Amino acid sequence: MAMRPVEQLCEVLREHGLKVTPQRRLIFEALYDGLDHPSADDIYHAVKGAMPDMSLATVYHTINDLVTMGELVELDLGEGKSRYDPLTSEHPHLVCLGCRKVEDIARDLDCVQLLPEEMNGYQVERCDVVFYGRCPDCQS
Amino acid sequence: MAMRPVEQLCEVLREHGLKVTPQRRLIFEALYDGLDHPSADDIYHAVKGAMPDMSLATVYHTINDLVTMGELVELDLGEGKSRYDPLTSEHPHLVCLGCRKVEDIARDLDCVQLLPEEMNGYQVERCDVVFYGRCPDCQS
DNA sequence: ATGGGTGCAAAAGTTTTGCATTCCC
DNA sequence: GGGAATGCAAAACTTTTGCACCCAT
Repeated sequence: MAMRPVEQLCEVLREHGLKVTPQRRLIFEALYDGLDHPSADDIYHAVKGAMPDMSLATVYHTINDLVTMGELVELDLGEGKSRYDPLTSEHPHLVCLGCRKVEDIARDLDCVQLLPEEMNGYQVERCDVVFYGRCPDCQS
Repeated sequence: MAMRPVEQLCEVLREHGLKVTPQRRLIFEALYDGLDHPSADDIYHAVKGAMPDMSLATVYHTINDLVTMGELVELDLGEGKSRYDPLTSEHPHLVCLGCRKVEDIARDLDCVQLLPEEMNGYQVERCDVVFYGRCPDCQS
């Protein structure tokens, strides 16, 4: 049986010489339980109930560490703030322009590939694909 | 012979009942001359030389109007600020993770398409595709 | 003349940072 | 014990907004 995601993240922290604190555990749980592509503030509020002293700065520190370690993906969906996705394998997103809900598309868009002559000598590392539209509830 | 881009934009302003001011003309010229996928602040500084009293608020007002009218595309490239592209037809971008230079890829990625069963009932309006990598100068 | 535009300053919102205290290892 | 993490507050940044004055139509 696989290790729970929260324990996996704790393990990654230790491997990087970082410490496992109750705050970080709570943030990990929030990321994997109940929150859907949350912003930093979403995570903060979700965790605040269980630990009222939690600081927003701690949330930012923790998610920035996770992003640096490759355990969390930062999404920039044109909202003036970042949202975060614990599903780190490259996949497209579908965003509702009405309610701002975000769906993961579970497919490799491997047809999305630059031709050699389009790359201008760049070494391409990754590709973000975001579809924007209206979900069934937001089609007026 | 085609109308100059700046004059085209002035015409669009008039069609929408908006006024053509020297400030807006300068901003239009900056968008089409010399600036490459600029941020609001980039535009502000480029225009400041010719018109020292120019306000950053005017830049924001103008580019927001252009975006609303569909004459300018707002790009969110994970920098904590928006950049703008006067090339409004849908096309991918290639961003250097080192120097943050942005290249337009002149191709329709029409293979980037959701399957009906992936759309969850959404009406899809558009798709943003951004490649991230390192340009020749930034490969260490 | 009139309604929109401009410039300035303040405000709002997100993210980062400095620092003293706390706590994991 | 030591070095990192936390919480708080302040700061940094981008973007928006309120308002008095100005200007394109």
